[in-house]
Amino acid sequence: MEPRTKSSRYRTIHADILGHILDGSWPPGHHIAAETELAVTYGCSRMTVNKALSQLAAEGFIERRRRSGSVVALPRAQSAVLDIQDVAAEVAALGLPHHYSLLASRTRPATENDKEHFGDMEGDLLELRALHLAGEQPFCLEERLINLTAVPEAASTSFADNPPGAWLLAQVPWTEATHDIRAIVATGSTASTLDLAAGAACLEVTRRTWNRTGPITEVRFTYAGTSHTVTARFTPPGN
Amino acid sequence: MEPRTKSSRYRTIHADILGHILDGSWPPGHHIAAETELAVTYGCSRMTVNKALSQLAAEGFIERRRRSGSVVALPRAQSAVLDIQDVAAEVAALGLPHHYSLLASRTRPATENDKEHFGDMEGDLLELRALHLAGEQPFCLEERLINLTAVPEAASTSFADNPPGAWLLAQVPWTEATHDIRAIVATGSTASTLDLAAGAACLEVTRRTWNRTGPITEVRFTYAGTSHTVTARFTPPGN
DNA sequence: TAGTGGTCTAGACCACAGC
DNA sequence: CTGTGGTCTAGACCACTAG
Repeated sequence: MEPRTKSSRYRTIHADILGHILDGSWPPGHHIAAETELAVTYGCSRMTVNKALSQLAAEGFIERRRRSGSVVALPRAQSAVLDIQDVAAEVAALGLPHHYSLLASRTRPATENDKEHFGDMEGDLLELRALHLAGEQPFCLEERLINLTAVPEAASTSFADNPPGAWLLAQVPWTEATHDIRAIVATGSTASTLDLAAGAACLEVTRRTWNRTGPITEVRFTYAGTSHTVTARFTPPGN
Repeated sequence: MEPRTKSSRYRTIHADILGHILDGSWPPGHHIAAETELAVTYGCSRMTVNKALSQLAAEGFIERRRRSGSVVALPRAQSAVLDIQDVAAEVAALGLPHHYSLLASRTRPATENDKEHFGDMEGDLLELRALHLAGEQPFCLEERLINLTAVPEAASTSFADNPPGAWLLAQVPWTEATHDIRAIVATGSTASTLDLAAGAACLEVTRRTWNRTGPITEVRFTYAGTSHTVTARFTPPGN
């Protein structure tokens, strides 16, 4: 059981102070010694102490102010990193074969409704509707809009055999994204496509991504039934 | 419209390189000049360049290797920060008054089932069931387990008037957390408590938090109906 | 005004990994 | 072996702000 954490002075100082914060012996508001003082305590230069404290500040564990010094921060907000996997990877994690089927594809101009939730834009959108299967069962319905102004290559690409998600990611890096997760009641074509009774509960995940130039894509995943779970985790920084 | 970003040499270098990555002129795999070279280019010391590149590496935009140098990383995984707000804050954001009502409270030993999903532990659990209302309408059912070994003060605290969430956060800092989000079908007492018809779709968020000493609390929020949305965002680091 | 963090320097030695 | 990043030093000046 070798400690995989690399040894270095600033990591030692970082872990030492973080330990005091996390075990409660330094409660929120606790005043931390000045950099110069810690440099003497740890027998190192001020820059080394600064690196450790700057990292703690970036991670939200302490707050630093000139003149008044560093104090332990209030408990951070409940936050966690949400990992949105590729649908194919999600199916693979279940140990089932993944199948993909394009249901519909068309080009149309952006409507006012699109612009409202997706951002201001000009030009046409590519609208896709596709089904992901896990084994023989419908797993997830994918409804996607692609901004053809931002990704003109999409107009001449066939998504009949490959899902657009991975292709898009490689094509256009995004700089901003939002996700909305909610429960919905499946009705009409959504229910029938997913092989569900009308009125069944489903999990819906909507992701919108932007570039510096504007919207790239909006995709809505509707997971069949109540078995699918989105997970998010928080783990402390590796010291 | 003053730029709020502070000026410094390492921030300039960071923003400069990040700009090339995000606008696509430096695609994944692109080789970045060595620190010593960049130091000459920007007319600064190597340490300053190192700070900029280390930050880019920590943010996942580049990968750094000894001898072979720094290259632009493959597009990062689809990840975003999930902000789980306090229920009271969520209700307040709707512009409605928040009411809280404790429905049940009891102490019981941990079962095998608890240990399976919550982590190994000894001793008793405090089991709470409470309802949050937005205005006059049921908003969210909170079902919580508190590890009394980790938080013995909870045994002598009344949660009749105040939700346990904020109290716990102030009481015991957590170091690890997981969240599971899924759609469920409300049945039985859950449906009746939330004033829903049996079979209605709901969003269920389960959060489990741990200390260094073991489990702290597990809480399941069941949001009434399909109107509630959990959101997650990704925004690039402020340069 | 003085104490603190923010940044920068011009070196240095080491660890690691291609060659 | 050698080029690269990882870390560290012993200073320095500046910006900000609490007293």
